[in-house]
Formats: sequence, C-alpha cells, structure tokens
Amino acid sequence: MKNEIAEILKRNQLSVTESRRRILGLFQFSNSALAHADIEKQTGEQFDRVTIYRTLQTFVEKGIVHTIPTADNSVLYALCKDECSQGHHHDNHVHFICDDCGTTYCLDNITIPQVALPEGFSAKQTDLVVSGKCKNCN
Amino acid sequence: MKNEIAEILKRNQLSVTESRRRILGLFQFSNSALAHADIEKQTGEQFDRVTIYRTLQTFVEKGIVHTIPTADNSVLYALCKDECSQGHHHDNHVHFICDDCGTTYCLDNITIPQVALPEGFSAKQTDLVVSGKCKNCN
DNA sequence: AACACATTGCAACAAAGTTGCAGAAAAGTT
DNA sequence: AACTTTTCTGCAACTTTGTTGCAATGTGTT
Repeated sequence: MKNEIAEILKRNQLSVTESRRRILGLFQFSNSALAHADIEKQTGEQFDRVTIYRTLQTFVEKGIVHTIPTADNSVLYALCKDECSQGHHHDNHVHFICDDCGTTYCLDNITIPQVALPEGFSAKQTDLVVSGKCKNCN
Repeated sequence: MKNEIAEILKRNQLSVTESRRRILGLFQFSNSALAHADIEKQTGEQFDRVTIYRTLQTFVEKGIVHTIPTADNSVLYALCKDECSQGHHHDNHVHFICDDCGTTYCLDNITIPQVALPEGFSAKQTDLVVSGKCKNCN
C-alpha cells in the first residue's frame, strides 16, 4: 500500500515527499472526491496551505488526479484511472454529487453517452455531473 | 427590445433599475455565457462590483439566468429559457466551452441523455459540459 | 409630490488562490 | 557515507473573488 503510493510518484518522476505521500494516501483511502479544504482539514496543521495547492496542481498536471466541475463551482479533485497520462486525461465517467451530505462519487462504471454536436463543433472532453441523493441519504 | 428587458424584470417582481437593465441587456445581446469579470469589463466603471454580484444572484434566484459548471471552476451565467421559474431551473441542455476562444455556448436544442444510476442513487439535476473547438475556431 | 420600500455604493472584511525566495529535504554522484 | 545538484516546502506578502452591514439613493405607488 505504502509502496504503491511511492510507485505512483516515481512513475511520474516526482520525488517522494511526506506531503505527496500523505495527500495521495488520502485519495486512495477515500472513495469520494476531495476539495482543497477537506485535505487541509484531514492533514491538520501538518502542511502549509500553499504546499497543498501546489501538490494538487502537480498531481493534476501529471494526470494522477483530475478536477471535477461542480454545480456550485467549488474545486473538487479525484483519483484518475490508470489510463490517464501527463496532460491527457481520459475522464469520461459520470460524477455524482449528493445534495444532502455533499459527497462526490466517481461512477466509474457508467460511461457518458455520446452527444451529437451542431455543425462545426468538435468535442475533446465531456463532463457529466449528476446531483441528487446518494445511497446513504436516500 | 428595451421594453422586453423591462418586461422580464417586471414579470419577476423586480424593480427596473439601470444596473439590471444593463446587465440583462448584455445577456440578451451576447449569445454566449458570461462570467462576472466579463460583465465588469463590459460595463466599465459604471457599477460597483458588489452590485454586479447581487444582480446576478437575484437573476439566478428568479430563474432569469442559470449558472454553468465549468471544468476550470469559474462561474459562468447564461440566460434561461422561458420555462424556468423561481427556484426551479429546467436547465437540461448541453453546454459547450471552446478551448481556444473560451466562449461558452448553450446548446439549447441538444438534450441530455438519461443515465442509469447505481442502486440507491436518485438524480435531481444533470449537467453536461462539453469542451473542444467551436464553429469559429475549427 | 410624498410616502414606503427596494436597491445601490461604500467600506470593511473573509475566503481562495498565487508568487518569489530562502532554507530544507530528496535524488544523484563519487 | 559525504558531497553536490536538483527539487520541494514554508513563510510572507500579495491578488483575486466573493460577502456583509449600513447609510444614501432610486423606484414604484398612492
């Protein structure tokens, strides 16, 4: 487990540091998406605010995590599936945000249906975000 | 045109003020979505920053405009279709964001396909955001 | 025109995110 | 293991974005 985390970092040419191991660990542990504030809360005073920002940014650049567009426009991060590589996210699964508890899920098994765009438009990425009640709040 | 704007405001029990007419006019003129910053830029020094925030907030509450979730998590606003009423947005059309010029379109004619959620999940709202190249940049 | 009420602008604040830089910690080298 | 090089972190200062209270002004109504 701990080795797996170091593995991921090394594979992406990142030096293995305490903050990166810790934050990446949080994502592996939780199966929902995390906001910057969640990470700050869960790591306590351990890391500087700036470090968390920079770590998340690095992870996004390397394709380790991806950002999720939300209806209330807060920034959420979640682990990418293995197929994501640097600068190239294959993030075509559905995201679900619970209105009650606020938890965000990556519904990896549900793929986004193809949409027909008007003449002249070409799609590169598609994000589908569903909000409602999750299995715990229903 | 000018009357139409006043009409919309009156229909929503809002007093017709300079800032509201002006901002609503911007939305009618532009057929793409606008960010707070766009509005601030286009109206120059005419209105206070706070007024723009409050005006947009009021418009959203009344169902005159809706917010669009974006991948980079900036807040965008666009005119609602007629069917939206106070506190009840029927906003199930697809949004398109151009990676090149940054313009956001509401593809009113394209409806979001139904997705099957896992056991225990129930959907209330669905947002589909496509990014790529628009007709002008392709 | 005069009234009640809604809206605006200002100031002050709070939250979120960014940048430069010196010191500390990894990684690479001998 | 000790040294050097490179990368990363923490601090401080700052910018941007959004919010709140309140006095002053504008709008709708009679």
